[in-house]
Amino acid sequence: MLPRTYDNQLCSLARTLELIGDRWTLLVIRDAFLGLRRFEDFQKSLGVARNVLTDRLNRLVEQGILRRELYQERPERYEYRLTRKGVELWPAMMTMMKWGDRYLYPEGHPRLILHKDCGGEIDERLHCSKCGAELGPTDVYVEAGPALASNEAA
Amino acid sequence: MLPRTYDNQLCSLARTLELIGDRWTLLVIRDAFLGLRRFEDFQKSLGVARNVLTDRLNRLVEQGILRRELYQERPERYEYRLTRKGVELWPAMMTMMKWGDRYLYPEGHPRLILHKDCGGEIDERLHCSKCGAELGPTDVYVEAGPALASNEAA
DNA sequence: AAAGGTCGGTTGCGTCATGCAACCAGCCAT
DNA sequence: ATGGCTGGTTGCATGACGCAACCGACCTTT
Repeated sequence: MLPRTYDNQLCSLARTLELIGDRWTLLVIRDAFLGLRRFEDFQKSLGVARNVLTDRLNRLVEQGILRRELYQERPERYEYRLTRKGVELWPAMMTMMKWGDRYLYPEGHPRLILHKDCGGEIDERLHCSKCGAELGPTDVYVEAGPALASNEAA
Repeated sequence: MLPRTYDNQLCSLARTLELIGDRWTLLVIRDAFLGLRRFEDFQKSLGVARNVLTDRLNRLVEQGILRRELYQERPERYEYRLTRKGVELWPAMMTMMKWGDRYLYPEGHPRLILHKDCGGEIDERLHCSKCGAELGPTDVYVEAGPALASNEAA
């Protein structure tokens, strides 16, 4: 689906969606933020078809959102890590996630994003609801929320 | 594509993407924020296939992101307006747009989002870059930026 | 040295969402 | 009654996707 280009749309949103606006891409990026790096890890986590995953990882590398890094020679094995450009997608991803928390899981969020310094939960404008600090990807840790707790997932 | 549900993903991001994570949906919402309300307007603006547009509008209404409002009887004509739930997507949309501004149009943004009170441009955390105020959808107006100016688009 | 396991894919096939264009129904103006 | 506007629906062809099998390079085990 990605080949779609919104030619007539001179719009940053449309062009951003050309890169990450498909079924899987943003979930790959989410997993990258959760620390996944290898093909098999992404595949198991998402259950995505392997050919599609190959395609998405390659596109993300082409776009400079992920980079391949050699972690083993013979056989050559690469892992996929977020570039700065990729890390900068964190606010967009978080904001969507917080919207989902509010409107799709009002009774209890699947994941809690907590401020390392004070343990406060992140709010919808990505500030700490406890101390008010503006938060970025390195300021938080992730914990299973009420909705996930029963599943005992990783 | 929307029927895709990420069953094994207990995640607000995945669930949000089930609703708005397809080729067109978020662009429909963008157009709604730009003031479009009618079927034909969306269709012309996006160039999307009419059956797909029908499908997307219906889904958005089902999800409570848009609502149909009668604006004319005989023949019955409805327009599509954002609900509160829909309006709350503004930060997510804006954040993606600002990412695109930065990484895809570094030389000049297609659209400028400006603070009504002081004319300052919105920054990547959705504050006014001039006066620092936290901005929401009703605090701003949209202007063609450098990249759009030459096209003289609406 | 043979067998099996791991990792990171590629290939082939069938299906379903999509793009496209034609058509239609209700109503209005002339 | 003819044509136009709005808001769709229908039918067909394409192509992105899901799925499962296969593959190559290497390692470990027996």
